[in-house]
Amino acid sequence: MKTVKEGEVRKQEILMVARELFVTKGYEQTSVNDILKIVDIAKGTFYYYFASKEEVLAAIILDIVEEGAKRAEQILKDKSVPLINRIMMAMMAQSPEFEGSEEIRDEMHKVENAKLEQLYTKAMLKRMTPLLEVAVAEGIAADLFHLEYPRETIESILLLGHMLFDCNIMDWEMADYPAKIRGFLANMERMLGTGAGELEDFLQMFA
Amino acid sequence: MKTVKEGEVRKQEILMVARELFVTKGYEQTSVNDILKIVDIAKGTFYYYFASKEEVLAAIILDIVEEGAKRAEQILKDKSVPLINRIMMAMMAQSPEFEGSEEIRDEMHKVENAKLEQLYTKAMLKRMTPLLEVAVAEGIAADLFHLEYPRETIESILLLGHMLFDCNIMDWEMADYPAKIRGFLANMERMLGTGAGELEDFLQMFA
DNA sequence: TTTAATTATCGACCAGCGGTCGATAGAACG
DNA sequence: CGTTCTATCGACCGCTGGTCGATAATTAAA
Repeated sequence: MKTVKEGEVRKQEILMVARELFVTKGYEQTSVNDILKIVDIAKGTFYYYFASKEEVLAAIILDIVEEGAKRAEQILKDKSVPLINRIMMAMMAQSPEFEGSEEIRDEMHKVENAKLEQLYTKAMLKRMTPLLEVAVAEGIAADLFHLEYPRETIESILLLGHMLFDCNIMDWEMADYPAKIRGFLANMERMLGTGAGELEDFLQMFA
Repeated sequence: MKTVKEGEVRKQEILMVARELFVTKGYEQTSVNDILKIVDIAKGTFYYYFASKEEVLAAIILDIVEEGAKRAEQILKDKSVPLINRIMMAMMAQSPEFEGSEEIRDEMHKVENAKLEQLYTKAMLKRMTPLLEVAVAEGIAADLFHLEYPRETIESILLLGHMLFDCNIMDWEMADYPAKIRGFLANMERMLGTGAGELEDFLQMFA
């Protein structure tokens, strides 16, 4: 039985299913056959659209990063909100899994997903740094921030936030989190050169 | 033909060969058969000593991290050297590949090695944070550093240093490096609460 | 309307993977 | 000398990511 669809439609079907599986089961743990079964196509069809399983991963990561960036852009451009709030919200609007179920979030960042994780981190930094650099420049102009290396600093803050709180790389007890969050915010204040305590309000945002 | 050796010897042989291969070719790209060929043993012998290929990886990472920690301990205890220098040197004494050829270093941190990389980062942080926490406490006592969250801060500095300069996660042009290093040192100064410019001397150390 | 060309789909097939297991050789001990 | 225990062997297994030639469906040309 042969069900023919227009190319782009099939491609999106495959991407959708693969994304769901990669995120829930892990990239390595998802076989091409798993995808085939759900999309209900033959192997040849899969490889007609993608050169490899890894190419699918790359496309998915690009999508995820792009969605996060779009959310960030929306948040950042609303100048009725205080700048610091916009920046914090833009950062937290990454890791789209946060919105969905906790389970998915937990599954996404596993040892088995090291490849997905690493590619995501790389792509996210590349896409988000310029966006937040503009925001930081705005803060410098408004005399809110005082720093010499805005690009390098926002890059570091993004990386830290992601590695500490989104990746599962740190295996902390629940009880450690308050100190970790406080520490992160304190260092963020220092790096941006805001007044100390400027970010204290965001403590509860992490709950 | 059967060559019998004492258990521990065989185990070390396997670890040595596997480490060389994992670091040069990548973990995923190295098959168990590749290891078998070089050690010149049968598959059964490999699985007599290790439950899985991944268990070998875990053991190797533990070794690498432990070696780095030992070097750091040596460096940190020599109180004739200024504290800041000791801390910087201890950090740079990680990534053992730095000592060896540049090629090996470049190969180690590749996309294909995401798993190795992630496990290494995790283990390194766990092992190194307490060591440097002591050093930071020394700095606070000596009125050199001024900060509220020493543990969280040194954890972040270690993580940043590793992610920015050891991992290949950032694909920077050669020309970007001076700014990246300056930015990192500036943020390190701020996080530790030293006088600005205190770390400038270490710029050339990165060359 | 028939033919030709193009696009999308199929699934048998492949080499190689990580991992299992029963057989057995060699050393150690009584 | 026989037994026991440890270390070694390699054939075998299910499954993986990936290939490829055949062919069905669709579109374009005659």
